[in-house]
Amino acid sequence: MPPPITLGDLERAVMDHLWEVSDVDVKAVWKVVGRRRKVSHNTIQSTMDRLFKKGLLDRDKVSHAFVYRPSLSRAEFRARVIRDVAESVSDAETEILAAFVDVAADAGTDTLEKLEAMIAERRARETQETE
Amino acid sequence: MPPPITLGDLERAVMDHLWEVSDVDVKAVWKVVGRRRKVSHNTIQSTMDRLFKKGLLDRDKVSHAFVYRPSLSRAEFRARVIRDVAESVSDAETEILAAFVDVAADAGTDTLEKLEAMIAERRARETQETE
DNA sequence: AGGAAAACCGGCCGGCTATCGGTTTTTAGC
DNA sequence: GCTAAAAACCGATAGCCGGCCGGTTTTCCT
Repeated sequence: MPPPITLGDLERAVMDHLWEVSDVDVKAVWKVVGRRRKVSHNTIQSTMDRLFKKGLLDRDKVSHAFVYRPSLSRAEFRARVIRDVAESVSDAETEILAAFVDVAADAGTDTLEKLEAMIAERRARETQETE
Repeated sequence: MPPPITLGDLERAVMDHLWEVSDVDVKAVWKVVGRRRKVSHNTIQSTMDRLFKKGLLDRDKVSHAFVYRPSLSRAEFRARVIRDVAESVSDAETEILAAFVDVAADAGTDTLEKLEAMIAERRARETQETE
């Protein structure tokens, strides 16, 4: 349903920074990302606002300024992006899983084994938690 | 490296149609997709040209007109799109695989089991073929 | 050769990101 | 309370796509 999330270059850089430091205001982000990329304080501000409107950043007003933090962890974000695009490309679960298997298999047999091992590990953990 | 493949609405509709019928020219696609969506012959033409330039369609000139066909099967396309976006979001194989596991796990334990089963099946087949 | 059919070219619109300058709002300090 | 600074907010422009199409050129068949 929702259009797949996409990020522009600057948006991506800002998210990367936020995942590093979290809980910062525009000025603090600008000092690092803005200066590195030579863009104005305002550019960072509107980028972060867009990110906020996309639901990727949360924020609270602390006196003057908003303090921002990612609404999703890096791992959650990755999963979300992949899930969105997977659903945009098929609404059949089996097909999506098949695509995952294809991608892993294309990367090599070892990769497929690795995926299998990661699933086994995850399932073991889940079983344990449920008991 | 290459930007993730993305398709607009019409592009998607055209690809879907091509995967159904394959080996058709613009006019034939227009008769189905164009009329359904009430767009001109030219719109279908430029859309298919864009798809060709994106490498998603192949074509051969048969007398007057180009005859188009998908360069990738649906399944290959799905895998490619997912791989592209996965790589855009992480360059670490482990993280990508972890994201796959997360997506499957979020969809339910049964889904994770299904994925596991599909991998087992694939590995069985591969082993067999290699022998 | 001439006409029809198709490809190709260029252009417009709307949506999105990047970029910023200017204006309004907010707040802290006097 | 009033004011100055800081930050948010409000357009506005530019560039890139995809969707959309009219007009021009190329191609091929008779």
